[in-house]
Amino acid sequence: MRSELEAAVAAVCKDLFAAELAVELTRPNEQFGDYATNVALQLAGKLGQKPRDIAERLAVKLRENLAGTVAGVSVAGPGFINLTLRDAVLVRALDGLEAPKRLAGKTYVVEYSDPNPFKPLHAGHLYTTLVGDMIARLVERAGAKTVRINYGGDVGLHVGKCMWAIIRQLGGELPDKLDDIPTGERPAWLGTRYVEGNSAYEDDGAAKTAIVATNKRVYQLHEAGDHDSPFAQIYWTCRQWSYDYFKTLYNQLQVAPFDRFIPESEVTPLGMGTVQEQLARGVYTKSDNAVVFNGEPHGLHTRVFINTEGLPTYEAKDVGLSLTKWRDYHFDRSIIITANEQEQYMQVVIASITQFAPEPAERTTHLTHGVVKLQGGVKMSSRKGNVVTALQILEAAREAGAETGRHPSEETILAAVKYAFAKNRIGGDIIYDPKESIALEGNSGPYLQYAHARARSILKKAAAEQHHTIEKFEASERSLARKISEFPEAVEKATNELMPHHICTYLYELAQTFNSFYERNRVVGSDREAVRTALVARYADTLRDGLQLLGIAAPDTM
RNA sequence: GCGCCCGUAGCUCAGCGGAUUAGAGCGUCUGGCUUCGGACCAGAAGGCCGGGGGUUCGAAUCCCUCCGGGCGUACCA
Repeated sequence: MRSELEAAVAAVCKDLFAAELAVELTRPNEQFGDYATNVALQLAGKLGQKPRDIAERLAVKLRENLAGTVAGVSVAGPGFINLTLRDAVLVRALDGLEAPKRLAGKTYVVEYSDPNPFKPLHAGHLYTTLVGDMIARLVERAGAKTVRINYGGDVGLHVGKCMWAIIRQLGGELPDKLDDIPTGERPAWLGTRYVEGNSAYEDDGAAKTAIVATNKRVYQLHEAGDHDSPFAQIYWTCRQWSYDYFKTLYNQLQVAPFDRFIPESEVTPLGMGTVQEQLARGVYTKSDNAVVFNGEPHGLHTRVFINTEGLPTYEAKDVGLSLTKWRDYHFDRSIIITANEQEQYMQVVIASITQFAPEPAERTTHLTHGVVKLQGGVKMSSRKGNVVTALQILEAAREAGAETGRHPSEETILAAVKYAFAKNRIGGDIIYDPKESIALEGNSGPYLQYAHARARSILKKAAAEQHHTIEKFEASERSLARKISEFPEAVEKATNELMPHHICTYLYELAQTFNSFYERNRVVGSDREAVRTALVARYADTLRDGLQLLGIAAPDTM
């Protein structure tokens, strides 16, 4: 509907003023109309005429050309043109609430979550897991072939720390002893080892040396393809524990499964090889015995890609990762979601890739988010400062749920956390308030779930949905209809910007519009039951559809 | 020091070039409702949109500057 109207307005501009404009209709306040355009203001400057005069002339022509679809065209304020749809046209819009598949035929690679094996997940991982899932759903909905990628560090210093502590705990390189640890306790056991390794690294010089050596052994193990030595057995077993645990967690979170887990070790050779190759061609340079990319000419920092030990840093691995994605998927767009502390880091990596593989570099979008904090703070893990873990967030939501006395279901707990993360624009810090998130009143996931369940309950009581031929809406019916009809636009906006919060804003407004309608209109048993039942059904479907884009369940009862 | 991001009601946030009154939620205050699941609805109070300058017919929205905060700034990721 919208794009048809935009085309019509553009055509009139061309007819009357020979002006080629990209017309974008906006949604004005309801009192003004259904759509608005400011083309007259834009034209005023070019033509040197009064905007209102231009608007009036355009309006006359629009009334003529759009007589079938538009009930009214008005000029307002400094020169806005407002269009009001015919009710019958609005009704038709409700039958086609699918957003256009603008990404059909495209391939989108979306990388998010990115937890490191051997390390506990923190709140930031939970955030990208959930929000990344939403973004993937959005582009998938728009028709893109969507590849969900999970990248994680199975090599690197943190692994060295953990491996060192594991071996110490086992009393030597004794892989068989790992069998004694019960399956359910393995993630926590590994977590404890990581903390121990981390402390030792910081506090104990001898341990630090040993950990660095252990780290190196992990790299060598990969180079040699070693799966048999006791050291290797421990490594591969514990790595598998981590991946098993991730999958369990994702399952619990009810996010779409990842298409591919890419461990750092897998992309390291390609990254190393590429950096060395491009070192020869002068893209990278040697400095203080390390291989660096000189970012200064690009207004960026200089960063190390291969360190003086000859080991690849994360930069080189990321080069390997980018090229792996490009080689395997030939993506139209590659989206990466990480914490914002990596923003400039990523710019350096991408700038370097631009020098020898411009296509994948240009097609990469890096989205970053801030720190996830708990409202009121948490008892901090003594050692590491202010890091909140993923489990702490989930636990806080459950506790807040229990405190309400309502015994919210797991679906509702998840809705609370997901919606709380989703409702803010991606970028800034997130202050997670468990109480607010679980509340049934206010802008929360559970509120929308409840709104949906209530609508379903009405429909159960109503006569079967009848086919309606509406000539005229009553005012509050029309408001609801109009709001429902905005759904595809909200989805498109969220998709274009890769910002799921637009879905939240829309759904919440939709629920408010509905509640207002519901307050003053009887549905079941009214003489307009057919019309209203149809509206309630569309409303409930739209809510469920929108929540689904956020990965939030919409049960019929709760 | 330099670079990037942020600063909107008491709190958490939308809005990011347009409409007399800058919007929500929570909190506060008034009303309504034994309701098709009132956990809602109607309304009030509360903001020189960090300060100052500029561009524009029009700026919370763009540019400059200052103040305040976060992050980054070579071998962590």
